[in-house]
Amino acid sequence: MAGTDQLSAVFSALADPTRRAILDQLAERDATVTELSAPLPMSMPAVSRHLKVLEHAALISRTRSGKWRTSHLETAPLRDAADWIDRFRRFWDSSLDRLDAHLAAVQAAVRTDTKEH
Amino acid sequence: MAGTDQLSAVFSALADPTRRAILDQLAERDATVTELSAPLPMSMPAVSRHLKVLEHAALISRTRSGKWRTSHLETAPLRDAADWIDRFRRFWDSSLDRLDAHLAAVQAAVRTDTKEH
DNA sequence: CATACGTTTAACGCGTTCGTTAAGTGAGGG
DNA sequence: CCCTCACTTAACGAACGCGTTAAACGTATG
Repeated sequence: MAGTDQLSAVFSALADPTRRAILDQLAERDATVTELSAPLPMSMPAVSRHLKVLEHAALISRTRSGKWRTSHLETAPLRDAADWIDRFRRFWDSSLDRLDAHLAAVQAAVRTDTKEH
Repeated sequence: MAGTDQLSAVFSALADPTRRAILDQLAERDATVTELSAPLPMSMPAVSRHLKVLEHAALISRTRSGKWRTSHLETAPLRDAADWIDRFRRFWDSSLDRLDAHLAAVQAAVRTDTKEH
């Protein structure tokens, strides 16, 4: 577990449909474990472990408020994953000529935007 | 193994650094198993199995030419993965106002481009 | 303070993954 | 023909992933 890089952890986390469903749900609003468990066809401990995996991949953060633990979507790892895949975009982006430079500029802009904190 | 959906297979395949390295190499040119094995710190059977995983995820296709088997990058699954992640793009695209419409247009353009086949 | 609630941790089982080495296949070359 | 080259398959072992149920934990609430 020690030698696993961040990107691998992210893709590995995304490989499970249950975890993708959880991220979809968190995209709408923050939620407690019970709320996240409700639509899922498995026990709460199972969901709890999925959340642990997502947290380890930094795809979510969690805060305890009283007796509830609310999960919050963190998008930085998703951006990393998208960035990795984007290196192949030229293969299916046939209109590359007019878009490539622009996408690069976009990425750069976003990068500088998100990094000021 | 039977119930695994396509997107899960793709993310699962991408979760391994070795397989990502193979895809990187294939992005430059098609290659034989020996060529792909050369830079990798493992035996050829191990690489062969990684290729099998990538083929199963439809990330590569393979053809046998005489005694060589050349692997070729297939980008459709990468596009699917990128599309899935893109649903979260609005969360980190902070400069959304000036870029969102543009990216949407870009995506639409790409979509129509790639779909004419 | 005892009890319930929300959640996590522990223990277990099972199937899969990832590496190894050794043996098998199949197309060319001497 | 036989041997070699390129690659795959088989067999094995250690580690991991994903689910279960049962027990523990921590924070309200009666």
